[in-house]
Amino acid sequence: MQHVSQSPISSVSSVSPWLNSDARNPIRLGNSISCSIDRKIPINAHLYLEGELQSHIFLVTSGIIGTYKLLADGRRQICRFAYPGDILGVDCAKRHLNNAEALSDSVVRSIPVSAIDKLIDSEPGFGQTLLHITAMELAGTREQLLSLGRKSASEKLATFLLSIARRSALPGNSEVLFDLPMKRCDIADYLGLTVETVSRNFTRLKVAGVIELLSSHQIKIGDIELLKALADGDDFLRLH
Amino acid sequence: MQHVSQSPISSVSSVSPWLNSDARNPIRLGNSISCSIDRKIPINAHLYLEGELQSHIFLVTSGIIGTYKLLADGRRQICRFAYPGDILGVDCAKRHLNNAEALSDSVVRSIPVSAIDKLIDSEPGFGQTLLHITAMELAGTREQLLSLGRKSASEKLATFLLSIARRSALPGNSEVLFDLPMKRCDIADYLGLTVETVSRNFTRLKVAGVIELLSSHQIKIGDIELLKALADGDDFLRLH
DNA sequence: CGTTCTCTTGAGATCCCTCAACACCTGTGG
DNA sequence: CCACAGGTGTTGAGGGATCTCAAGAGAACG
Repeated sequence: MQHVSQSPISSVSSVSPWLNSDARNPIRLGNSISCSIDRKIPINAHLYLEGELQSHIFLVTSGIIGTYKLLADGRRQICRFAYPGDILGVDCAKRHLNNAEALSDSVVRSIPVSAIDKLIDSEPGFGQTLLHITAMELAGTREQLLSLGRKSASEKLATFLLSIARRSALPGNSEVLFDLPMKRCDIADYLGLTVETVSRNFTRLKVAGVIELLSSHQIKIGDIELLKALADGDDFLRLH
Repeated sequence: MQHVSQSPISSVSSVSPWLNSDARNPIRLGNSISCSIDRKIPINAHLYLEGELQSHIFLVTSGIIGTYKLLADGRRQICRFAYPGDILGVDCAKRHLNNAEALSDSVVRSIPVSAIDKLIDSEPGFGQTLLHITAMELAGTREQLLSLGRKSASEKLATFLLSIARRSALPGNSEVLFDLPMKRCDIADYLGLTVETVSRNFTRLKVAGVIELLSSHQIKIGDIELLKALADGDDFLRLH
């Protein structure tokens, strides 16, 4: 591993429109589309499989959709947990390059790619919004690279819990109390671990008082500062 | 880990323009820009650092640029090796979310983001090209997630060598003979391994006859089918 | 109240990491 | 021409984090 060794080339510039295109509320994207259809996806059903022609883009309305890739022998890597408000399938390839499966009973709005084409041409700023959504997803995926490549199991789990807390805090409980809708094996396949290791690290966080498990799928953060320290790899705070 | 359990929702659609926007030759993007500047970046110099305001987009002209993220204690994850023709910095955030460093003496064309804005407005199809570039990078990053999360050290190295071979085959040698411009520690930080493990697995591939090391930075693939099998995790072919 | 799925816990094995030494290469200077 | 130093790459020995295999506890559901 290496460290920063030389000062960079840089200069300040004015704020750029495409850097800040309005993608704060992606739901808007769905609402502006006339030919969209809401569709119920029961748990374990697939939205699409790798290799299929890409016909729609999906906006998650409720539930959780997982996108994942498989190796020949069945090893699975979950790339992303898509929550309500998230967009799936802006992949710019004729065929899907991964699989998408409902990890809980879900509803998605499916938008034909032909409609996307029309919107790009007709609605100014729409293309920028798509670009922004895609770039944000790329940033999140890079964050996950760091987790998978360089963090220990407990650091991975702490990082994961914080990201889920941020996205799914129950109203009035400000990121401290939240649901964990996916199964342990899904978490394991997201973090590049086994179910057993995930479970053991939940227990470690619990006995250390960092989190409480109200049930196995409902979490209350006991010490969020400690959790953040663990996620960032401040090892001197490591649990024993 | 889980397997596909239910048939997906899908339908065939006609080919969509934005799915296939012309990004085959991204160099075109650079040439069409009037206010771009070529800049030499010596090895170990940084193009930008995490947290800096994003002022330019970069097109790599020669050399190799690595983008990476760091943890507080110095652990490093390289996200990408950018080769000539590759675009850096379409991140859609005011500030850079990672670092970019020249891993060999390099030349980049830097394009102010203000120019990008103008091009998006003025040149039809430019926005789609940017979207396509970003989506392709996302697809590659997901592929790397699979590698980092679910592949063994030897599978990771085989996968990496194949991807580099595809991109940098010397003319007339069709992907079998190629240079490996980055250092072993860069490969390690890209694959989520240590230098020692990378080196050991180079040796394993060498003694098994899968590759030849003409020098430590010049590779000749001896058995590309075996290398592909190793990369995909066909474990029954595993080296002993 | 069984059945099945999920989650947890334990014991042993294994892959990869850590620490250490050495080999190789390049440039510098004597 | 050789000595030396620093960066890089390879190899070895031992340890530890995570995996594998196995069993049992808990939860959901008919």
